[in-house]
Amino acid sequence: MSSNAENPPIDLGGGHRMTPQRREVYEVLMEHKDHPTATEVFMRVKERMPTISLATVYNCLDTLASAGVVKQVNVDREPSRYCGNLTPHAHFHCEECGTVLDIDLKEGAEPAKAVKVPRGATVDRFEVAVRGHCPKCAK
Amino acid sequence: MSSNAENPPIDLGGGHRMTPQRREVYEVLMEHKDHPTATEVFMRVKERMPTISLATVYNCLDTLASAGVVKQVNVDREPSRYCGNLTPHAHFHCEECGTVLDIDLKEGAEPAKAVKVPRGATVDRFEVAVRGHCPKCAK
DNA sequence: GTGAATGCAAAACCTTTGCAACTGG
DNA sequence: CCAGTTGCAAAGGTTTTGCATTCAC
Repeated sequence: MSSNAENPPIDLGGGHRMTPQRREVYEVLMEHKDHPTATEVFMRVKERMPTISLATVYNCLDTLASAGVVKQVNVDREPSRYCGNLTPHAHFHCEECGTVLDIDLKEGAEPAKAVKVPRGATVDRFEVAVRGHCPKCAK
Repeated sequence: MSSNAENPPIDLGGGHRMTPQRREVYEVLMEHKDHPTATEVFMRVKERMPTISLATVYNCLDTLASAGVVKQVNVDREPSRYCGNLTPHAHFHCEECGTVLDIDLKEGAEPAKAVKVPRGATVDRFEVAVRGHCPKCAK
């Protein structure tokens, strides 16, 4: 048996191996619904795997993101954040507390149709970001 | 006479002064329709004002952006870019050559209505970014 | 005159990289 | 077995900061 409910098989492709470190990083992203930074992931993983290094966390996150099993979320110049939510969605960024929330696209919303893409250009992906104050901070 | 066609008055607000450095940085952003990075602005300004420092360019760009007369454009983890186009628009980023192009929003497009903003949250601004290959690179 | 801005260098910061030791398939 | 991965430390690149000097208003 090469996997179970706790250790599901994850195909990283490209000859990449599923190491304990990568599995832990992945697990942390699945457990936490927030959008942790690499350092936050590092601290969390370190509790269970004290020998892991920050560089390895960066490498794991990069591998997982390249494999398409997690997403990297960039907010301005702040440290990159990572999430395991692969469904199409936008991000809300609170300018006061820094929290990043997933926000769904409304049914039928077609971001691609809202902009005049240059003639001849090809589109790979869209990103919609909203800045403001989250419910907690808006009070 | 405190200004002319070449040196238009620009109110930076907040007791900020219009220095020659800030004026040059601003002029460069208005002349170039592309989206230069701080280093590119630095090199361009340096031709006319050889004593300016990179730190000052960063400070000027920050002041101008805070005053709302230019906009900072962030593309993933790449160096920040700056533009003088203040009209509402989105950005197209070429994944091959790195170029950033302004793209207009289609008439009647309401990005704010395409997402389900969390109840109780306030919205300050929207950002729409498109990744892909520009007309030149797509060929 | 005076508080703000410049220029320089050094620091801060996030992230990547080089490399020897190790390990998953 | 052996290419791929780890962990450490050191480097990398962008942006910020401390401070004395200079300047705009």
